[in-house]
Amino acid sequence: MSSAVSLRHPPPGRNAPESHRTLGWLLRLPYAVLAERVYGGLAARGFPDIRPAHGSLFRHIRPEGSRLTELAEQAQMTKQSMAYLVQSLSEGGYVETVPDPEDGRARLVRLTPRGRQVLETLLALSAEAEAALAARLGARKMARLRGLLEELAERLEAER
Amino acid sequence: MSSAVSLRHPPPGRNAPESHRTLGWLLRLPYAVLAERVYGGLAARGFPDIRPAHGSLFRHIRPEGSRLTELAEQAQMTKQSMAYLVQSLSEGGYVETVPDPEDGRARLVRLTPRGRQVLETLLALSAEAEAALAARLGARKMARLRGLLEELAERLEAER
DNA sequence: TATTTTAGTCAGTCCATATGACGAAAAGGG
DNA sequence: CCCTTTTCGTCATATGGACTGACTAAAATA
Repeated sequence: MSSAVSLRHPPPGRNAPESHRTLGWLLRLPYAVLAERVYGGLAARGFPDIRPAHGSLFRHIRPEGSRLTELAEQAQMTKQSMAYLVQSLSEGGYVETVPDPEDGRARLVRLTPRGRQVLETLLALSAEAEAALAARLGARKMARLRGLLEELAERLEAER
Repeated sequence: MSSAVSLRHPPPGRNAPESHRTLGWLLRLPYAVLAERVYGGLAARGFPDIRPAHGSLFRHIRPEGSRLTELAEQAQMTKQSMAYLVQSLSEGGYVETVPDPEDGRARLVRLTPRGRQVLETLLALSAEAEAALAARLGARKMARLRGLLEELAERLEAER
């Protein structure tokens, strides 16, 4: 289960020369560690079919349900790609789709109880993994790091 | 070229709730922005066939050349996967493989002049992209962010 | 009412990973 | 020197996760 985590972008390896320590690499390395822990942890807790790609649904879906198109836009992917994710989650019993009463073309994607369980577990594991990193870096520095990343994220989101 | 980071307007639904701003998400967002700039820039400068996956080769290859197995290990992927990357780069004239004089089974993968040009451009674009982010966050904060990420990377590398 | 836009599906493609099985060369122990 | 084991790389194949293009049906609009 160790390497059950496949990323869209290549996982960082070791020994990158100093000159090659781009910011991108510096961001990706801890991300890979987190993803490994979180999705490995999910597998260990009985959700082996939840993969990193599904995160983009869990991150955005609203409690009342979200439309496919809405989810796709928020995750910044095509609706076809999101439909693929929804289908696999649907087959696993994590989401269900119901007709949207407000629009005959649309369907609402909603978390099932099992799906909500995944979401909770996902958040808990993320917090755990973050704490594990904080143990290496020190709580104070981790707090600073998070704060800076949040600030950067806000700026970047504001531009979209 | 994937528009991983599109310029479209925010969708009707709100962004990820506060509670979903995991560290992983905070790391991935700026990474996506960097990757977009860097690989988009490479395409614009005449290297349209260099994709993010190839980064894991460029980051680790030694000037004298590296063996496939070595590259695979450093990039933490299978040798088959690395062979796939090497082949595509080889077809584009970015690397060449020569027999390893020390080992009849092995072949050395080496950058061609064109490959070295890509490496240089890659590093230059990364620096540019980092500077662009620094423009949003402020140079001082970006320096702190980088410093913290470097420290974290060191700790994480030491464990592997 | 007629036209255009929007929500979602179907079909096909490509890329980047993974496994497993394999031949050939090297290394090492008798 | 052989014999066995390990290592280097390849072939074949599968899968996940993204894409584009063409389409239907429903809604919104002119």
